[in-house]
Amino acid sequence: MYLRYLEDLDTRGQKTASSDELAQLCGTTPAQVRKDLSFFGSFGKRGLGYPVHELTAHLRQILGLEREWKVVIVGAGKIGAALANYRGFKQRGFRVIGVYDNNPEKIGQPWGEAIIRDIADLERDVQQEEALIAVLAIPSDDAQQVVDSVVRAGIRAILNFAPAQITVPAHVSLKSVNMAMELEGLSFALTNAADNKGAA
Amino acid sequence: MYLRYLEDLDTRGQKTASSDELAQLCGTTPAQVRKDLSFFGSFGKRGLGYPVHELTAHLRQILGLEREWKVVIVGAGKIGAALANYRGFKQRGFRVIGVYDNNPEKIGQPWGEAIIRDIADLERDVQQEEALIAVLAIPSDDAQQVVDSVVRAGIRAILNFAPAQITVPAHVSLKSVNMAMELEGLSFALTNAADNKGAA
DNA sequence: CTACCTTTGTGAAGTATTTCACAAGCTGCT
DNA sequence: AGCAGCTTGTGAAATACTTCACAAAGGTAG
Repeated sequence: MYLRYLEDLDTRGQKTASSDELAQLCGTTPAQVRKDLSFFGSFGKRGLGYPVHELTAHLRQILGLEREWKVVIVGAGKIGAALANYRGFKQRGFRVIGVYDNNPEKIGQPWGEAIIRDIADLERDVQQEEALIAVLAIPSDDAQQVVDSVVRAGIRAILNFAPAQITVPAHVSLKSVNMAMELEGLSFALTNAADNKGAA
Repeated sequence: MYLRYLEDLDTRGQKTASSDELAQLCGTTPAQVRKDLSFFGSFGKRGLGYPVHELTAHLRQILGLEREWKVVIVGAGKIGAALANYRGFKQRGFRVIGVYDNNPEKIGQPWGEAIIRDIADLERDVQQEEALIAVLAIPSDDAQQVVDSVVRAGIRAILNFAPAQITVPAHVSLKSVNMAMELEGLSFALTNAADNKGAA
């Protein structure tokens, strides 16, 4: 989150940013900002604040964004399409090396810059290309099966959009985004609107 | 999360579930499950566990899923399409009353069950229909402007897919999903893979 | 009815996170 | 150089969250 705002400030030419300023942008407190950043090192200058450009570079390095990550997208439905088209990925060093589906009608179709490939080739391609990240945008029923397959092939991180709970070995990182659950969270907030409002 | 698994168990006909069982399903600890649930009341029976069907109903009520929520989707791009087509919403009481876009070529086109409407009508429709939830699937540049508009019209919760930070008044709940940020989190996990693995 | 097994609900203890508060450090001005 | 005004980095305090551990129930078998 800090990185996002720092990049903004950087493109706007701002040279330094205080913890106070970052806190306001990110909706947190100055003390939190300082603690967070100090965990990784001592980047700021007392009296001045944090050097925007340098800190941006530092955070990129910390997040591992200096290198390129090969990504496979599994599922050529609407979500898969949204992801494959999303320019933000390329900008940040996530290169989509393939989009896969099991629908014979879709396989071979050009799609954005890529061609939809047969999911049967997924495991082989991941292994050959040494892709480390997989994005799952497929129906729940197939999710675990695909996970097992790509994990076998050497995938080390999975971003899952299927509304299913999947399990991975300990050496694989998993992040799930469940849209229904997000909406239910809002429903809860609205229903119990007496207390806490406007989260981030 | 508990609700999701309890529904599973319920459809499978399981009558009761222990905190131990729920913990294993959800990837947490029995003590955590008990503490979480006891926050809302005392639902279990000692020696037996939790009555699956009843607890499901309780959680639905707690989350505010007994009623129907009217939802507007703003942005008829790929993400908007994915969301508008997603059956999970209807099943859970989120009724999409309209899909809006500002592209003249899209306006009027039928789309799934709805017709894409002019974003110029958004504010009026929200007010008239008393929709309380808005889902934003639009480019970042327009995000804050649309937010202000729907908030004026009476929206009380926003699910934001635009990779932009937006601000809302205190009485509006906001949840943002940023795909690039999710991937960056995985990049961090992979880069610092020495320590923590396989999150949920 | 009693003995025994199971599992909840919950104070207490243990961790983790957030906030406070202030010395130390940088800049610029006189 | 010395002072004044900011802002960081960080121990200490405060707060929040998680885990432990056990009494209190509910169930079952004999």
